[in-house]
Amino acid sequence: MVDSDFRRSIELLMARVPEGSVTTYGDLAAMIGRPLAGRFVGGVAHTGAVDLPWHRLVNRFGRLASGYPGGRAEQARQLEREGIACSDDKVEDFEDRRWRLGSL
DNA sequence: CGAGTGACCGCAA
DNA sequence: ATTGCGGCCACTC
Repeated sequence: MVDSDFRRSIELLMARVPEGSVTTYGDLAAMIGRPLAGRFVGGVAHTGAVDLPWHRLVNRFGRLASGYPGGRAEQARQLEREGIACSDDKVEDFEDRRWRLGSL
C-alpha cells in the first residue's frame, strides 16, 4: 500500500515508537521510503501531530533537536521521564535505544 | 499557483 | 576541530 500521505506514515511510525526508545529523522524517513527526506520529517513535527511523542525524535548523532518547543532541556527532561538518560543534550546509549522496524 | 522553507544529512575547505 | 555549502523531499504562506 502506497501511503501517498507522507506525513501519515510518519505519524504512524511515531505512534509506534515504544517508550525508552528513540528514533532519528533520517531513519524515520528511510523507514517510509525516503531516506533523503529527513528535513521534511522535522517539518511534519513542527506543523502537526501534537499528540505524538516528538521528544523521542533526535538527529542521527543522538543529539536533541534545536527547534523543540521549550528547548533541548525540555526534550531531555521528557526523555529522562521515560527512562532515557541524557548527557549534554545527548541520548546515552543512543545507538542501543535506536528504534527500528522489526518490533512490528 | 509559485516560491520559500525546514526540528536534516553528507561532504568539502 | 569548526564552518559552509548543496541536495533532497514534501509542506506552508
